[in-house]
Amino acid sequence: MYRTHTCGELRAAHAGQTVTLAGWVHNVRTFGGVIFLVLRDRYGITQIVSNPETFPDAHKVIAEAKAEWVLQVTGAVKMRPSDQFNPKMATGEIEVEAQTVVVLNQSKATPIVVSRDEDENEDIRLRYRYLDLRRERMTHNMVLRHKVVKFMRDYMDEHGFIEVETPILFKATPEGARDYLVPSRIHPGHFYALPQSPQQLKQLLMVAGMDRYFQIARCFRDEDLRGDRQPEFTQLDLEMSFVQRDDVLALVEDLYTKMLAAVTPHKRLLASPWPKLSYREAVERYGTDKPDLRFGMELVDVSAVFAGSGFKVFQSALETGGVVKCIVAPGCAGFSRKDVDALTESAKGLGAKGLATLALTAEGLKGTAAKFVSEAEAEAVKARSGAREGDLILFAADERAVVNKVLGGLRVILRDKLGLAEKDVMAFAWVVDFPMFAWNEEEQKWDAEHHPFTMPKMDDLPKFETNPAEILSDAYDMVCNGYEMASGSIRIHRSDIQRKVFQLLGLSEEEIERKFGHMLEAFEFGAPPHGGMAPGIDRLVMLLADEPNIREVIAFPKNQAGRDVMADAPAPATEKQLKELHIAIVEK
RNA sequence: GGUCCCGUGGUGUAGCGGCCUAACAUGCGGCCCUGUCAAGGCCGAGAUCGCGGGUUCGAAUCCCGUCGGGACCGCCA
Repeated sequence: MYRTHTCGELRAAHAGQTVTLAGWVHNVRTFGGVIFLVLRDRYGITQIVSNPETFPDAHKVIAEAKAEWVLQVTGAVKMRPSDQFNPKMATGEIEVEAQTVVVLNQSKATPIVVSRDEDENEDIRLRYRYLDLRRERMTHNMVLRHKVVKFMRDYMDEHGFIEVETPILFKATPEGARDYLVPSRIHPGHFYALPQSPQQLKQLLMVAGMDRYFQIARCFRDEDLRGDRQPEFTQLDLEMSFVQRDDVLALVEDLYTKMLAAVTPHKRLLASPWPKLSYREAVERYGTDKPDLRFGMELVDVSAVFAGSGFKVFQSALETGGVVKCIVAPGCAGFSRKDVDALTESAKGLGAKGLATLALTAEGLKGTAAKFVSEAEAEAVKARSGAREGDLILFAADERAVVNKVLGGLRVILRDKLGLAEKDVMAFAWVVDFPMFAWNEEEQKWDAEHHPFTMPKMDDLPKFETNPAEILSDAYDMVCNGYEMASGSIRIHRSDIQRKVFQLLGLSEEEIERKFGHMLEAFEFGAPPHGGMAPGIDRLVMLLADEPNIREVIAFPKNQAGRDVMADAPAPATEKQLKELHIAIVEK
């Protein structure tokens, strides 16, 4: 071993001991004579002190050392003078007097300064990610992530789950996200697909009688990236046999509740037990199926108030079967023209034709809708919405779905603008009773809202023939602070129902056999009732670490264009590789 | 596929038509300094302003294109 202790563990109690540390030079402060050098490793930082008179050989080496050199330092742990304790350092009561110093490696001047958390362009951080990761913030994130995963593994083990690995090279799934394909050398023109999730495999493990399965599973989806979306990400994938919806929810709720207390005790749950909303309720009250419940500002339906309105915008929306809804921005009656214009632009970006506002000022009604709204209508809106003087009411009038989306989006924008959400509150909640199918206007066909293996509500089975849009499913999402954190369902375990779903999705008999024959066949060999869930780990750690995007909690993430800027991937393949894979590149 | 924002020494910013022979901070190099801890002081090196084209007497600054980065919409069962 190169060391007896880490740079984070020496305390007053170690005073008098001779120790050896190894780590990186965090910074150096020279005083002509005495030199202070701070040594860093994953565990922390420790001050090394060197004096030319006491240990001249060590001093010579220390005097040469630059930032990020790797040193091995042996010396005595000494108490600092009591008026020189550094309360900002965990090791701030002691220092190590360098007696022997070995340079294990030197370092060029680094493109980013490791000892400081400066907010560089992310590009440069990613290019030198191994330096970025040396920083305390990133080290902390990696450790936190490890603790989260460790807690999950332990919890699952204690509750009878076994971790089973499933293939990364598997088969393309026709629905859902775009697949990453891997060409087969042995089978020309044939491709494996990387799993979007181990969905089929974990269900087959249930058929196999594994009863309780989990996996810290990497998932791959070839779609455009976002701050909370990477092409590869990690899920706690889990599946259970002989359970109903609430059994799964209860287990995961318990896991997360205990994990939060163990890993990030400074975070508070908004409510326990977690609120449970139906999909419909979530969308109508918050305008989204992943509501941020840390604050109110719920959507209020005021269609009835404006049934006879002279305001053309409202009138025409209502006449064509639409709705008028509003949200109340507290204390925002004084918003400037510029503020309101910005909100209007946002609303248009979300699909609105415009935005009607009503400011409740001491001088009466103001805002774009003021001259079209009667006193009685304003009073009725106030009564329904709880708006008071000083508030700004934002109206959207359109098709129901558009209105919900627009106001839901504005609700989040106002949250950030007004600072309405506390960062240490974790507003976990369940969204349940999702529709089974959604009509795909573009392709004129039904899509599975969750995935095609989701169990429809048994009571809704007759609607397959009459009204598929009304079929609800036993699918559920875990949401937190405006993010979708997990998604799951009770699965179909009967091949007849599975077949019905595939048929409704427009798959031909031939396609069903070719793409899902193995699943249907498995269900004919005694598949148990089962269900599960797949909580996302990246987003969870992002929230727990107070980070603005998931790249900050992934060691080596891709940038927005899906590139690894450190290794420069993806990269062209060689002629030889392409030939072996039977692939020809076609220039556009 | 679309919308918006950004691109100036190693890093982060300022400059936004002539005062720029490009400023400041930090980092880097040298010197001084024996108790600092974002140490301090002095000196120094370091950018033809992402790239290409255009407008202009004159472009870091305006316009067009392009490349790179970010946020968002579409997409993400």
